[in-house]
Amino acid sequence: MSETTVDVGGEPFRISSPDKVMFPEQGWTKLDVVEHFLMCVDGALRGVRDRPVLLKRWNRGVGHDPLFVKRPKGAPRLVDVTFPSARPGQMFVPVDESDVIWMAQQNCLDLNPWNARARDLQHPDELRIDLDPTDEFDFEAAREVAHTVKAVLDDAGLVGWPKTSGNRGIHIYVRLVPEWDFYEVRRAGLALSREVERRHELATTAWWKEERSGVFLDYNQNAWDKTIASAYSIRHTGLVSTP
DNA sequence: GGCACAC
DNA sequence: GTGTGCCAACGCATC
DNA sequence: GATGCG
Ligand SMILES: [Mn+2]
Ligand SMILES: [Mn+2]
Repeated sequence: MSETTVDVGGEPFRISSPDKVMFPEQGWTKLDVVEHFLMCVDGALRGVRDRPVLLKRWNRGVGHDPLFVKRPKGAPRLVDVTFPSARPGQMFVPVDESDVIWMAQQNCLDLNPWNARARDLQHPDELRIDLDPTDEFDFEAAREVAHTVKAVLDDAGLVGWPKTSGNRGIHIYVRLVPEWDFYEVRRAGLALSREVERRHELATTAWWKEERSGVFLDYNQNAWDKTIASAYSIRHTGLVSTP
């Protein structure tokens, strides 16, 4: 079949190449991906709603490099944004269920939203703590460091909301009043990360892989025009980012 | 994948 | 209606 | 500007 239609909130939605194999190892197709997002569309939308998204299009499946698209001409919803480079552009900003399915139609597996919303694109409403185990470490190491993150957040009177990344790591999000700019939020992430580094043997903020061993606290993901895979994203492993 | 533009 | 060519990322660290 | 990293 070169084309089919799925029901999204009572409306038909066209899906091209539904039989295209996206995950050769598991045999999962594009239609399987669409059905995943239909199944958890409320949660997936919660993660991307009103946020500019970087489209990461796995057009040839997970065995090949994805195509990154920041300015998708012809998206159902486009919002004017300014990039750090000062180049203007229009990014896709999902607002409803069909917008999530549109990303699946574009061969997106992991959804990559900004940490700021359209109503105030200069002030993030999420501080994101990205825990990346180095090659010799696994999820269990990330889980241990996450406990230290919780201790530091508790001391600061902040609340962290954790999820698996879908790879080997963990993401912890802190809701913010959109009152600080990207630089300030990133510096807060750095300060928090340094404190975690002091308290936990495995935690590191070293940028160079050679100088890293344990769990990398990737605070730079809080920069302007940087993104992290949101909840219910499917990663190239086939695992799903799960709150 | 989608669009503009032949043909 | 079908075929073809073309387009679609970038921030931060470091040297 | 180029390379490493995400
Ligand atoms: Mn990560
Ligand atoms: Mn990372």
